[in-house]
Amino acid sequence: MIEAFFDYLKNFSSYPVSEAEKDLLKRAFIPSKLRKRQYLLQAGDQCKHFAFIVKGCMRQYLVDEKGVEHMVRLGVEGWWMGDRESWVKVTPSVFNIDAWEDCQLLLIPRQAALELLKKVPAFNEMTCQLDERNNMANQRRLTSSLSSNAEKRYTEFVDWYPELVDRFPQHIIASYLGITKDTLSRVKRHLMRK
Amino acid sequence: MIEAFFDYLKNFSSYPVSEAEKDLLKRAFIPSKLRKRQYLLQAGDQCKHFAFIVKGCMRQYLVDEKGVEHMVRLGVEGWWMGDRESWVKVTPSVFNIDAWEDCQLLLIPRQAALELLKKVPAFNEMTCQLDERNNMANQRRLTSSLSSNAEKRYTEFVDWYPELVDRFPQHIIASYLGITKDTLSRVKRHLMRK
DNA sequence: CGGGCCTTTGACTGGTTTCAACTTCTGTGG
DNA sequence: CCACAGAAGTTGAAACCAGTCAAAGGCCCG
Repeated sequence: MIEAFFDYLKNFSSYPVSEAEKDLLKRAFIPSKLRKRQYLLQAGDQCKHFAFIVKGCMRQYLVDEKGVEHMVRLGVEGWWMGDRESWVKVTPSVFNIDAWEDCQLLLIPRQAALELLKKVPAFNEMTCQLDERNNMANQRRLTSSLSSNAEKRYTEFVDWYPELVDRFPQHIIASYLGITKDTLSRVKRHLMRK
Repeated sequence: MIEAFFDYLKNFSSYPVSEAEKDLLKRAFIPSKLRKRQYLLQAGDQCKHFAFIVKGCMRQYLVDEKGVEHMVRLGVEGWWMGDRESWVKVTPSVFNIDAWEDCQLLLIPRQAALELLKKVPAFNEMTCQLDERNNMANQRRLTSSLSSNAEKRYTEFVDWYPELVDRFPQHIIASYLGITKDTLSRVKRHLMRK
């Protein structure tokens, strides 16, 4: 299972990964499974692990005062899930993260990650690059949500993340886009007619 | 002028900064001034420098097909301005960055920054922390823009960035929040009545 | 004093939400 | 194998929030 992660690491890093380093990585990660609807993180808890998704898909969301869920992030194979803010600042998270399909995960505990950052250059580089990507993705999404209407946001989403479109039901994607399922349904009908 | 940056660096980094390192930093940064309304970066150009604001305030914004400006980021003393995506990927930027007040800046060219990352641990640590902060701030803003209405977004903005409120006119802040100046004016009136 | 820039306000418009009803689909247990 | 409940998607009508446009007034500065 860890092999999936080694493959992934290769794509991110210019540093070669020695056998000794692979061994370190292998021992740091905790292989784990999550059934559909099970939590990786619940609001109020601290984010103690980041999860690399080997198989399955997950969602990170916020529940507001009215009990409505707002999708903050969606992830599939080869993506990371976790709440950075809670992780970095060691504070309770405001988000929930759960499995949308049955999942195979590689969990990395906070302490282990901090050590890997120092000891494995490739891991360090990967982390920095992920941060950067994350920043850019958030930037784009923010720009989109501030300056585009529902239809444009949806078509942008399909362009950027085709791999997510068929993995989640429409009401989840609608929530991710900041619109209601009803509106998304109408938007899709409108696009069909073209 | 560089002293302002040394002070700043102290707050971010657990590493001490030697005199030799200070010397490296001093030579890497280019002190610079910008008059109100002058550009640091124009859409279509590549972001070749990041700017540390010693004095003044700046804005980063996108101009859409209709010619409307959308504020993406605002900054005052002690903040960094630049387009990460253009900087990292060495591609033309879609954003404009200009001075809203007369500014004193410390510019760091891309190449110099890459070297400092390797040679000055404190600088490296600062960069990572800034990335993290940036991530978290974007996350919060995104969450806010997806799940809150105009009034709540404004009150959150005032809570999070009191230092920005009096530095920019209302139509700029409105744009930053993704609403129009008219709506912001009405929101403020409504809040006054409470 | 005049011109820019900014804010406020009203009337109107329009995109989105809300709510509820109805349909389809799927998985589960009898 | 069917019945049924739960989850998901569609659709229409009404309500609402925010955008648009235009006019008017305040303020600062040359």
